[in-house]
Amino acid sequence: MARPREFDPDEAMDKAMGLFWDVGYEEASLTELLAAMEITKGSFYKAFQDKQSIYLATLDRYNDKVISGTVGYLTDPAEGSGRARILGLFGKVAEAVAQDGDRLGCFLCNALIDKAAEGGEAEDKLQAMVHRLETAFHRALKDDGQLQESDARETARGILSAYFGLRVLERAGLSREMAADCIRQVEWLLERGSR
Amino acid sequence: MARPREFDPDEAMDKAMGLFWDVGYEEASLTELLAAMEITKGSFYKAFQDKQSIYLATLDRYNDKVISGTVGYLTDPAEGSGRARILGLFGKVAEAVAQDGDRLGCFLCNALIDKAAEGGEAEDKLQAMVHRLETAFHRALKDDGQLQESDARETARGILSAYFGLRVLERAGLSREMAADCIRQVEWLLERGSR
DNA sequence: AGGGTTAGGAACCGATCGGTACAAAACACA
DNA sequence: TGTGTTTTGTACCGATCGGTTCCTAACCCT
Repeated sequence: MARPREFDPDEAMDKAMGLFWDVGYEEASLTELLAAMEITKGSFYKAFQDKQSIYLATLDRYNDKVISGTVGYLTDPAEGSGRARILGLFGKVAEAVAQDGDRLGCFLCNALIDKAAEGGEAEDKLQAMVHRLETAFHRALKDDGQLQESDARETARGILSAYFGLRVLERAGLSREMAADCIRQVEWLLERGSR
Repeated sequence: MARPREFDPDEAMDKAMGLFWDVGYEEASLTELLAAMEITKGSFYKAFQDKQSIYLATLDRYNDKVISGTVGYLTDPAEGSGRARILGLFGKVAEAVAQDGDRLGCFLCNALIDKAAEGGEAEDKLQAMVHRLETAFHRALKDDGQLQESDARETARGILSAYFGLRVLERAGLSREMAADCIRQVEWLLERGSR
């Protein structure tokens, strides 16, 4: 019994996420945000609280969609061995770089650097996502059953840092050769259990 | 035959660099910048052109001071073997994290993520710094003489991405255990030549 | 001591920031 | 076809953005 929305809030959130992902929190002005979301101010402030809130919401959304997807892939036995899954993940990143010249990087990684995170709710959300990724790598390694608990933990963390490192270099526009070299080093780390 | 400056431009630049390093380009408002530099607007615009210019200048300064220092350390035979120097560098990072709870990260790494870089002069400067680091790692590895040219190149790149990854995690406030684990993985990469 | 020259500081600028108020428009229901 | 309810667009808000102007203060040199 009222006028219906003319836009899909989920779609709008995705577009907002895309902008924050690309340029960060501060650099995304409200005007740009509205342009990206293809709605006007009235609709924005009726549907969402404010800029800060929708930023936090996009972090949650990234966690729910992207991170969950990655974690799911890393921990899915149907995708092959733990090592194969980890390399598969890195391969996907390299592919995006090579084919589309993708330079977005990883929203989580970008947001960690973005000062907007510090101290508030955002920081907790980011920490949680980092932890989810770490344990996903850990589980993938454990699934292969060749590493001690402590070695698996260590390796998972090394892989995690290599992952973020690659994502940083992606932002810098690394060549596909460089991506391939980085990944070959990850392979080397993964060979640890099978020596 | 005129009134002398009351501040040291180099010191002021260092303070500006510190702020950009901490919060990035966009997040650092001119007001904050002036407060950090401890000068007023008049002096600022007399001594430097504008905000963009001083940002670029701080990138140069970081290159001249910090990156050069790091490259110097990595390539100095007096600091031990190539491997020892690389581990020494990572050790310094871990130490800063453990002792001071340092969460600044690496200015280069932060700036790579910062969208302020894209497309302009800044991007070239950043690419150049990344390349300097990569070749410094490469030279350190070659100094030990146990790796083929191509293996040294690959390993250098893997180390570089691990380095940036650690710096990202540093921004996230990683524990000293996690830092230690990451570094142990770097050790593992370095053992490649000596197997 | 006085004149020339530059630094310092504050007032001011238009533009843009994130956010609010409110009236017109569009629908559901009667 | 009204009527009530919600969305939408726009005008507007004070605050702050980066940057300029210009007057005064401070110094060097004669």
